[in-house]
Amino acid sequence: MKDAISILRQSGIQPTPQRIAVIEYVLQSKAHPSAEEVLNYARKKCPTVSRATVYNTLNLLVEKGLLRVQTIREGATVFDANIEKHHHFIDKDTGEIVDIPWDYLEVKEKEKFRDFEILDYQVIIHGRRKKK
Amino acid sequence: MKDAISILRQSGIQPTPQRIAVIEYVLQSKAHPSAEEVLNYARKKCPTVSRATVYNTLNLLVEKGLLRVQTIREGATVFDANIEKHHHFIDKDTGEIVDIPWDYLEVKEKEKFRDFEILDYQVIIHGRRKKK
DNA sequence: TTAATAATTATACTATGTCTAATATTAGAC
DNA sequence: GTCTAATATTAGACATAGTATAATTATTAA
Repeated sequence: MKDAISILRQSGIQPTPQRIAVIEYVLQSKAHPSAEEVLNYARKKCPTVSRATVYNTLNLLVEKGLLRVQTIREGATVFDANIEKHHHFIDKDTGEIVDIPWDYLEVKEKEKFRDFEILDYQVIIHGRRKKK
Repeated sequence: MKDAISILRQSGIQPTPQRIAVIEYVLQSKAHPSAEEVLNYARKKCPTVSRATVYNTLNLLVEKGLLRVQTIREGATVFDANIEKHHHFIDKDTGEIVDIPWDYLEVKEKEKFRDFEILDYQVIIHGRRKKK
């Protein structure tokens, strides 16, 4: 991964220790963390960081297009560092959220959506990991 | 719609004025209401009903299979009286959630999901209503 | 150095949702 | 009908997610 500081600079965000702690965790995570989880992690690198700053930073990263919000988990919205189009699999047992590559599925429109303009879509799959 | 009392009885739920007020609203609603919205409505019919009872009743109805939970809205989970398989369209401007009939879309699996057992899936579409 | 701007912080606040212990209601036995 | 046990309802406490605010601190640029 490119270093946090240049990523922030490139997006016009002033780098600070707090923001670096947040971004270092969240941009390399495949775990779809909640704000609370990001806060916990960020405090390891930057023990004084406040909850407000974590929320501010996450919202800023979403605004700048570096993160996407996914409202697919119960209890809290999660943040997705995968900006590419993709689908999601949610493990019924653990709640784990896994990215599904875009070309694993094909969605075909069999009936015209007359009244709706489609901007974006994804398939949400609920299931469980197979026992091996 | 069948009357609330017999629906409750059929599912082995003891009918009470509070539960009837909840179910009368929620089972005929196409609006995907949140618990708070159900509470507001139920209080019109049954002004003394408590928040706890509304939550208890909604959770009971989900448990009995009369409602489904959808975690697709920001801020609050919503309840869906449509038990049939279907997809969802979410209006970017208003947040409105609209049911999409199952056969409007076809999802084709182009790549095998080796490690995952699929129990359930749906397509979530974000977009907006077309201006007429 | 200083003034202006931007970032961080603690804290208050709102909203969603669960839990608990007390009270009220009901169904069924007598 | 009355009693009792089981069930339902209630208010309020509590937990968690998230936003808003106002004060403090750090940075920038003159």
